[in-house]
Amino acid sequence: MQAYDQRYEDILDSAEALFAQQGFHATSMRDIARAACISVAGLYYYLPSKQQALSFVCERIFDRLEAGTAESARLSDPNERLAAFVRGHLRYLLTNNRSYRVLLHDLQALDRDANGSTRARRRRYFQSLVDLLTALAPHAEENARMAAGALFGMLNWAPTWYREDADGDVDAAAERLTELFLHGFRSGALVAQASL
Amino acid sequence: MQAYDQRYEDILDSAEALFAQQGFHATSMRDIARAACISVAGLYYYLPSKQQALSFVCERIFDRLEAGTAESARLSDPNERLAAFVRGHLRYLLTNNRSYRVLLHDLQALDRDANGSTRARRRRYFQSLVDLLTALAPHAEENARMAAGALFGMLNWAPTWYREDADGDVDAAAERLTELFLHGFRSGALVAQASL
DNA sequence: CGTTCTATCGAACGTTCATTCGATTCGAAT
DNA sequence: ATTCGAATCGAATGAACGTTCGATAGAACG
Repeated sequence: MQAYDQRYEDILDSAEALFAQQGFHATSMRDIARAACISVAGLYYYLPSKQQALSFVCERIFDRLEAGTAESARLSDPNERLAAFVRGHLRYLLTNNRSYRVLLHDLQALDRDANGSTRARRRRYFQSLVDLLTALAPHAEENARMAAGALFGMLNWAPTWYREDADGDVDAAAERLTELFLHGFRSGALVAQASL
Repeated sequence: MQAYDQRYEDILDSAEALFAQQGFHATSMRDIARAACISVAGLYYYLPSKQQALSFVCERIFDRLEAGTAESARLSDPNERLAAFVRGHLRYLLTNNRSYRVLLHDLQALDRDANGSTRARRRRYFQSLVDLLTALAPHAEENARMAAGALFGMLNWAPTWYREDADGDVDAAAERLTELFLHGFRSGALVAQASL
């Protein structure tokens, strides 16, 4: 059923945009219905509940995020892999409106059970960066987790300050942030401190 | 009126804890009343509205955050100033339960007018780090904003991965993150890329 | 003792919420 | 021509929401 799928995606688009703008709890099913040009009852033909809507929206966002960083895994040089990962991650955050906010702010609003799958996915995504950093600096095993946290922080915070006019296009910003991180990471700051 | 003030602070404590745990929109006035051991009507003797409660809570959090980083301004050496700022900021984020979440997630839920004052305060706080970094590397003027964004990201993200058993105490983590950032910043990664 | 003021409450108000029900339209299949 | 299922809707349901009202208890004060 092609029409059904199209409508379904449109509805998730509307929900995603509203969750991103106002947050999950501040968005009502009536808001979503209005944005998707459907009645409230009609909405329930496509979505079993508001919780499930959030769950579906989160999965979709993760799909796109992972698709954007998948290129990284195909590279062999660790430095290039990191650069590609940062680029893919940052591209998603700084385009696609502000839908990343759903993951960052509203994931905790998921029920504990529905949460499980998505939270595992988040952990896996985080771990992929930890592994990447471990490959980059094998001596830094124990510190890769902290470094990955620091790098994700740098990236996930970017939407709050990034302005294209002042900071250049997204890929340029990604390259600068990669360099900033790599100089600190390579210098072994984390390792040196850890051994004290 | 001493009893009044004490009760008032208790109520804001309860509201702050609930906002931090569940988010502003997921917290009801009934939740706050229950946590503060007062009736819902009694709550309105102390708070004019839920919006104002959020506003008061945000101001209080900013007060504490600024008090924790105020030491930094009294130092003269730029490196020590940065270290003190990072330490103060991180101390607040990683203790005080998770009340920082209110600023990070719920500030946008403030009305536009009430928002004004608090948002200005946020900008001032951000700018104080930009100034600090400019003093640290005078050649980097234009990049201080980006560097400040990157550093704030590293710090604000820390609560998501920090574990005392694996990462040492808060001051040690602050020192390691400062080093990580400084090595990247001093190496001029941002400046070099900017001139391309 | 009577009055006023502070702090508190139960009960209600009107609104909005997520969700459900029964009915209807309409193209496709029998 | 009749049946059927997919897609849609208006209207309702009960619960929860933020907020207000009128009353009350007791301390403070004249």
